[in-house]
Amino acid sequence: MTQPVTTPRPACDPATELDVRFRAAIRAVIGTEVDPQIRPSGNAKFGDFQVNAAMALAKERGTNPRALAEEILQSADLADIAEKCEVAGPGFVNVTLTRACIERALTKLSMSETLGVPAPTDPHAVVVDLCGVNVAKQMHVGHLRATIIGDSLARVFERLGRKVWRENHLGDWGLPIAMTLAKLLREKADFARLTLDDLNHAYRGAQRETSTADLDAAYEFHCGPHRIAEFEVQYEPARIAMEDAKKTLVRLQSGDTEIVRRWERLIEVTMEQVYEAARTLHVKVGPENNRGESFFRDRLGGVVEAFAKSGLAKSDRGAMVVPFADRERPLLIQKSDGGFLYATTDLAAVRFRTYELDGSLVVYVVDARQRDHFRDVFDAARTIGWNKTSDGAESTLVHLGFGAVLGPDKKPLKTRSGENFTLKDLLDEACERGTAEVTRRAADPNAPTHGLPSSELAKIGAAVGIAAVKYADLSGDLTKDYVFDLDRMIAFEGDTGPYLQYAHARIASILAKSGETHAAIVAAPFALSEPAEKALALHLLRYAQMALDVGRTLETNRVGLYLRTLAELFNAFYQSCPVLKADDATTRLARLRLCAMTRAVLADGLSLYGIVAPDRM
RNA sequence: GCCCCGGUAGCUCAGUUGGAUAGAGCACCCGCCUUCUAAGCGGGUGGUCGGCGGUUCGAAUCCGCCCCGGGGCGCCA
Repeated sequence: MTQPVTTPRPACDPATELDVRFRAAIRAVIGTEVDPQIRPSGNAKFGDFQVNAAMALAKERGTNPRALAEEILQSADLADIAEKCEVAGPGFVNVTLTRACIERALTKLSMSETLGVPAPTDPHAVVVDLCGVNVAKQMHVGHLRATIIGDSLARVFERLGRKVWRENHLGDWGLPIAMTLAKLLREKADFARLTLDDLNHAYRGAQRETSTADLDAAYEFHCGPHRIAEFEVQYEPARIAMEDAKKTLVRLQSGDTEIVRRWERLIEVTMEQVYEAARTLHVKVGPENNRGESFFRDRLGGVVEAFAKSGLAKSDRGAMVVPFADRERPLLIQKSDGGFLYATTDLAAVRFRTYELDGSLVVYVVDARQRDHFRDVFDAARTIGWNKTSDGAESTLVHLGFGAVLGPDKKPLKTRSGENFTLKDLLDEACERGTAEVTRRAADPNAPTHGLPSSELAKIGAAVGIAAVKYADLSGDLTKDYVFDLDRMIAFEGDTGPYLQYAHARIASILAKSGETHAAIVAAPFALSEPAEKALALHLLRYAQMALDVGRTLETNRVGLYLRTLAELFNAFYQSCPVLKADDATTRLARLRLCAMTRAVLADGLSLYGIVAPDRM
């Protein structure tokens, strides 16, 4: 867990400067270097920033916190940046920055290509395991989370300047796929014209046909021989189907070209829905991200061998297991029949991701129910030393276990008809409702969208609908179960994706109507005369820190929280500060520049969620 | 039985990692469009932060014990 790198700090953020100065002041007073705990003030009446370190330090040293705060403040050199500093309450130091200081920082921010995000100190890659579909299965709403959370994190790390690998660990290998394949072959299916529904149907059919649940139960409960014989006759077709499936699996594993070709076709058909969903969702997942279970098939024997050789695995009841000192149940890496398990594949994947992809951070975006499994896999990987990059740097393995998606009744989501809600159903509905709403509003002759062709309205509608879905999902606590309510998700008022898009569209509209060139706007000096302008500016300056925080904590909801606050502050500014009809030309240009800066940050923040920001809506 | 994750306004959720008077949205009530998009803004009603105890200047946040809900526990993935 120890990251040797010092956390970079955003140069544009005044908090960085305050941190430097108060760190020095504290060192001057107590002789040691500690975190001064600079925080944005919770309440504007206390100033812009607060320094919280004095109280904790006073406790340690058994001195008076207010007196210590006073001492720190006296030795802090703030003349050029603060207009007011004072000790308040039990020992807070409140700092109000000068207008010039904030304007300088803002100017710096507007010239930064990365919106103030510092270059990464860790040269290694970040690997994000996302999506996780299974061949022959429909994408359901759970895949929405695994896909958009993973994509959003990938985008955040790209913004932080890291090399990112999006890994789609498809379930494309093993008996279930062989069963489906065998059934399709028995039914002489036309592989050239297969649809996902055909695959899904075959998959379910194969599951039913090979099910021997009653027979298994009869053995388990030691039913009489007569009863068992009865079941055996009844289940003869299931036995035959299973035998067929196993033969198909052997042919697949041994590389039978005919079978492999058909298997590839199954994957192709399955993945087309993934790519389509990815396009709709503005998620960067394509064929280049496919690295499924089959990719690791030749490495599984090596995994077991490595663990056996190092003495970390032992034989137990005919199977190979990795025992742990602190828990009863071991990790099973090879079945008694010699077959491998998903833990084996996951271990091979860990090794690949740290050593070959050079990931110093590997994030698994997989639902929370697999928490125990990943704990075991990661611990096993650590004990054998596979949590290392190619140059020996330590790699952090994280399972980001997200909560289940529930219906309004708090049970797994269903449609009205009781069928499982597929991802496609959800996205279609979102785009449809978004388009209906945009079209309805465009009917108003005063609407900026009035008169646009319906294709354009549909484009905006889809952006709005998808924004609603993504924002609702990403802006909450990822680890919690979450109640899916389309009516609330596609709402256009309040704390929603469209609320953010709306703020962006308002800014775009102002900039377009100003008649000024981008060059003229960027050349104008900032002038923060109103409180609403200052509040907006201070929040813009925090963007980089927010991005760094998301990289550190993997909490995508911080992006949403930041953007909602930004939009609120912009709306407050919009309400109280006329831009195009400002009192004078200088103020007009200064406000236009503030608008341009806000727009850039808002659009960049939305891009961290993969949300499109239309200029009109 | 063991382990993990939750419990905050009527509903859905935030809460910047221990900070100042616990905040939004929906719903409900009042106000703001001859002025840059009212998908907006301002105000109001609404709280035993599951319960009890502890740690300290300070707890929704940390520690302990309970209550309630969800999930996971060897040859499926």
